[in-house]
Amino acid sequence: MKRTRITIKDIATELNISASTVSRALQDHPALKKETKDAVKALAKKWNYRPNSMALNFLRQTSSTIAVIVPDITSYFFSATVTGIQDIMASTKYNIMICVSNESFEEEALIIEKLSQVQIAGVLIAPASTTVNFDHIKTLQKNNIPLVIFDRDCKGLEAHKVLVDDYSGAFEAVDYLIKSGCKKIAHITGDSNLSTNNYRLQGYIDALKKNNLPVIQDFIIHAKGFKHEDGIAPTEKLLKSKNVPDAIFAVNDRLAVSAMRTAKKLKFKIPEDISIIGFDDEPHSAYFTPALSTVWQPVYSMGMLSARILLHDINREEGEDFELRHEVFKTELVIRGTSISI
Amino acid sequence: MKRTRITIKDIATELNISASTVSRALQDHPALKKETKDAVKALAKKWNYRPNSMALNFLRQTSSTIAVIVPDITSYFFSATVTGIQDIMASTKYNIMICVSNESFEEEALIIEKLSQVQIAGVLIAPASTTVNFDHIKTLQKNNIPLVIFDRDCKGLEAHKVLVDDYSGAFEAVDYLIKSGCKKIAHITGDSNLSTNNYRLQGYIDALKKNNLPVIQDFIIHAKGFKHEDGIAPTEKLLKSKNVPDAIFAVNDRLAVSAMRTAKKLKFKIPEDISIIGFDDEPHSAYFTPALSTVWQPVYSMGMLSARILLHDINREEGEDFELRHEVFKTELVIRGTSISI
DNA sequence: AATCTCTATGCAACCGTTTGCATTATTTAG
DNA sequence: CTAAATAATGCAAACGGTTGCATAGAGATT
Repeated sequence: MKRTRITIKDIATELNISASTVSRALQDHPALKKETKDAVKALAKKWNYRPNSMALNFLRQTSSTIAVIVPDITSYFFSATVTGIQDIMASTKYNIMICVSNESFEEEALIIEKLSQVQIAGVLIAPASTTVNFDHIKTLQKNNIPLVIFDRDCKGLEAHKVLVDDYSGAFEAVDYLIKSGCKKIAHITGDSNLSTNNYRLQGYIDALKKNNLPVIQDFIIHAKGFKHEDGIAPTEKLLKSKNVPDAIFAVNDRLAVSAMRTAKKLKFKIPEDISIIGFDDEPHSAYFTPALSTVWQPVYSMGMLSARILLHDINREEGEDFELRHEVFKTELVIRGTSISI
Repeated sequence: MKRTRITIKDIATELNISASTVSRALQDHPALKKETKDAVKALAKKWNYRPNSMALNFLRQTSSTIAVIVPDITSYFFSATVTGIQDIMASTKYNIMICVSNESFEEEALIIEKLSQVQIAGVLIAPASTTVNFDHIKTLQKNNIPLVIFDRDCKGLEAHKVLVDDYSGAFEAVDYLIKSGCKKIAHITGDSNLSTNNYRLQGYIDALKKNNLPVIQDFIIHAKGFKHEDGIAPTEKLLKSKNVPDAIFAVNDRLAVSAMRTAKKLKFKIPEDISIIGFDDEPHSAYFTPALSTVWQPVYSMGMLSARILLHDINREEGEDFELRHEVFKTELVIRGTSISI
C-alpha cells in the first residue's frame, strides 16, 4: 500500500516527453514553448507533484536546514530569541534545527560534530558559558558554513555577531540606583567566563566609579548558575553580612527574583530597605510584588536580525565581497516597584 | 580554497580497489578479508572520512531528522517538554527540527506542508489551540510518517498519544480548595477547543458536584489567551461582581499569577480573602508572594517518553505488529501560599 | 535544392553510496 | 590435472533532479 511519490519521470512518461523537459518546464525555462510548460504544470498540479528534497540536497550538496545552538531553551531569553529566528525563517525555504548545549562545552562540541555529518546551510550560535576555546566553531568556518554568533561574544573569533550592549544596560541600571539614593550597591554576577556577565560587571563597576562610589569586592558575588535557586545563597551572604548593601543589581531576572524573595524572608522591605534591579525583563517579572525593575533586552529583534544576517550570508554570491556584521542592540531600563522612583 | 570532502571513491583510488569494496569494508562486510578492511579503515580514519549524509538520505529516501511542532516555545511547559525530547534524541543519530505554530491552525498546516517537502523520519506534535480538523495530521499518517501527539489530545484521531491527566489534576486542586473551606470557587479557563482546557474544566465541575456545591456559570470565565495579560479582565470581572468568589482555579500559572496581582490591586488578601491555584508549576511560581499553589505536570518526562515512543515506532520492522501507545501522566498538587493549608 | 538559423526537446552525465549479481582468483576435491 | 567449490572483489544500476551539449525539425535564405 505504500504509495511511491510521483517523480519527474512519471510526468515525463505520461506526457511522452523527457525528464529534462519536465524539469525545465517546472522552472519556466525560456526555451520551452508555452504549451509544453502548461501541460507539465497542469499534470504536476493534478498529481500533486513535490520535488524530492533529498535528491535536491544531494545534487546541490547542501540542505535547507539551519542549526540554532543555544545553551538552554527553557529560559525566556533564548526561547524568545529562537522565536524571532523562527519567524524570519518561516517565510523562507529554510527549516531550523534547534540544538541545546545545556551550557556545556562538551555537549556543544558534540553537537557541532554531529552537525558536521549533516550538511547544514548555516549556524546560529549562542555559546555555552563553559565554552573556553572556539576550535569547534572554527571548524564550521573552515567548512565554509555561514555562521552568526548571537548574545554571547566569542572574543578573538572573527564572525558575524549580534550582541546586546550589556555594558550600558548595567551602567544605566546602577547609575539609576545611585541617583535614587542607594550608596551601597551589590552585584550578583555569574560565570566569569561569559562575556555578557563580564560586560555587565564592568558596567556596574564603571557606574560606581563615575559616581565616586567605592568598588567593594565583597559586594560582588558570583552565583553558581542562572537558576532561581542559585540566587538564594548569594543574597543571604549579602544581607547577613555586617556591611549590608542597600541595593542589589542582579545579572538576570531569575536571580533578582530569588534575591527578592530571600530579602523578604529576612524581613527586608523592598525597595525601602533594599532596591533590586534585574536584567532580561521576562514576561512574568512585572507580576511580582513589588514588580521587578529590570533591564529590557530586545530578544525577539535580536533573533530576527541574527536570522536575517545569516540568510544574507547564505545567499551571498560566490565572488561577492562581504563584510562581517557586528551589531549591538541597545537595552532599556524598566523601572517598576523594586527600586525607588526618582 | 574550498576543500571538497573526501569520498569513498578517493579512498578506493588511493588503495587501488573499487568503491564498493571500500563501502563494504567500512560496514565490516564478512566477505572481505581482514587486511583490506583494516587498510580501508585506517585510511578513512587518517583522512577523516565522513559519509555524505545527503547521499545516504537520498539513497534511503529518508532523513534522520525529527520534527517537533509546538504552539509556542516561550512557555515553560513546551520548552521543558522539548528539552526532554532533545535529551533523548541527543544520544541517537536523529536531529530535531523545532517548528512553532503560534497557536495557529493555519501556521500548523503550513508547517506540515513545508515538512512534507522534506522527508522527515518522524513527527512529534502538540496541536495548536485553534486546530479544528486533523486532515493535515492525517496526511502525515498517510505518508507513513511515524507520529506522536503529546499534551493536547486530538479526539478521534488514531495515533500514539502522550497526555497528562488534566481531569484529575483539576479535580484534586478544586477538591483541595473545597476541603480548605472555599465554597465559591471560580474557574478561569481558556479556549474551549483545547482538550486540556476541557478536561480541567470537567475536573473542576465534577469536584464541585462531588462536594455538593453548585456549578455557577458566572464563575466559569474564558480568558482570551494564555498570557499574563489575558488574566486581568477575567479576574476583575469575578472580583468586581456582586457574587465574589472565595477562590480562583486558573487553567495555568500565567493566568493564576495575573489573577493574583489583580486581586492584590483590588485589596484582596491572599489566601484569606481569596485562594488561588494555578496549573503547570513553572519554575518561578514558587517565587511569588505568596508562593503560588499549583498543579505540577511531569513536563520533562513527558517529552522523554514521547521521544522514546516515536523512536520505537521509527525503528519498527516492516512486518512487526505494533500497538498504539496511549500514555497518561499523573499530575501532582503543590500547595504553597496562595491557598489555605489544611 | 542546399545551407543556415532558430526553436524546442532529448541525451547523458553527475552527485555519493549501497547492493545484487557477475567475475576473478584461490583453494579443495576428485 | 581438471573441475568444482569457495573466497574476495568488481561492475553497474539505482535513488531524482539538473544542466551542458547535441540534435531533430521547421522555417528562412541563398
